[in-house]
Amino acid sequence: MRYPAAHKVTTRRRIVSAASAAFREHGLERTGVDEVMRRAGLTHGGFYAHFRDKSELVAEACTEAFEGAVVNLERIAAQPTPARRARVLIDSYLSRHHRDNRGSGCLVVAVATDVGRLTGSARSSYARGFARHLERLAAALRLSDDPAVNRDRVTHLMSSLVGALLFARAADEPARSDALLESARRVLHHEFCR
Amino acid sequence: MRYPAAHKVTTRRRIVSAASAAFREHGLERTGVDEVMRRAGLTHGGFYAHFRDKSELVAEACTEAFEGAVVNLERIAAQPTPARRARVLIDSYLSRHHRDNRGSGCLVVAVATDVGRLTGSARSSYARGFARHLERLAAALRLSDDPAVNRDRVTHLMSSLVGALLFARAADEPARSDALLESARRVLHHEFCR
DNA sequence: TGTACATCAGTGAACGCGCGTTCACTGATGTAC
DNA sequence: TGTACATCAGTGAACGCGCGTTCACTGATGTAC
Repeated sequence: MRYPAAHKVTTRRRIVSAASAAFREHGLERTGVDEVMRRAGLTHGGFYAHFRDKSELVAEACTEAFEGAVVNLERIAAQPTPARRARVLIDSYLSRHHRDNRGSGCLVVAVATDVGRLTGSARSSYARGFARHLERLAAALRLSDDPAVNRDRVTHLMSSLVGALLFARAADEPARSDALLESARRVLHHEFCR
Repeated sequence: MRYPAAHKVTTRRRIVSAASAAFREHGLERTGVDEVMRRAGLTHGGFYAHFRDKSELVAEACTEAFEGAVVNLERIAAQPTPARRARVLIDSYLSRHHRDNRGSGCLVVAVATDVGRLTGSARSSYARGFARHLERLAAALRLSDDPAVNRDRVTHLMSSLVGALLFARAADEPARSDALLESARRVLHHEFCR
């Protein structure tokens, strides 16, 4: 079945999108090539017509996931004060919706421990995507006029969010998980929202 | 080769210890039963004379790892002021030594994403261990006279530490990783050490 | 315009490997006589 | 006290399964004539 020239590009993009969600849902290592292809409506054998190996897919899917977060950053940047901008980030990041919907959520939390075991281009792709994300987040939040202070505080805010969401996702009782989210929101509001 | 009655108990403890380190080094899922047994000086087949399945080992190894952290808590509690106590925790947790020595380090960081996929007794063992660890940490740090405030702030400190260490371990360049550790220490000193 | 051929995205069986788990067997030592 | 037997922690081969990767094949469509 020969397809028009653009078809292969479209398919490749669909695979990367499927992978980006699947990796965030189940992690990099627990997500198989066959599951990604199934989500993209294909069979696993065709994978290697598009990618050299799984590592290449990981690299591209991570880049895409970071790019996909830019929309949220624009919503944050639109707020008039640092306190308001921080609040929008904190409340959406530590929402029950984000805790329960991994596939459309933050890549950093999802692959937190997998990333340390990446090698080659997958590793550097992730590192570059993460560094760029922190820069964009700093530019969106504008918590301080001093760029160095802003960067430090934004990185700190991000690690607090990641840690808190991990705790909430690891809790075994829903009430305990909700309480962890609420506690983290409370402390971070106090620290970042006046 | 029949052994004295106490032998089996000793061996079982050795397996749990080996697992506790191996799980922290490579994560719960990437650590195989055969590697744990090799570290304990045995062959993989004998594993099931000691444990019903890998899940039972995970439950016990997590409990042991949390218990093993109590020594550090005592060192923290011995400091005279909240600022000093926080500083001891922050500086040891965000040290290069802790970043580079996973096997003897914090379980929470090591299994951060694995834990969400645990089921049954392994899941509840981890959750109970973690909750108890947070309580003990709160009792050791004594950051506020108000118990609710203390608990909130300690949990927040812990999530910041976990997030920051994950970032440092995920960085691909050593200089970048060092900078992340230093940045986190700086902000947390400012927040918790006067 | 119609026909034969070439292309190549996608299919599905197969392979090798790692891992959790099972099981028949071993052999040193405690125990019964 | 000496001997035969029972025990059982530990061994190592084997099995089933999932997963990354390979490969011979398919068949619809673009292209050359």
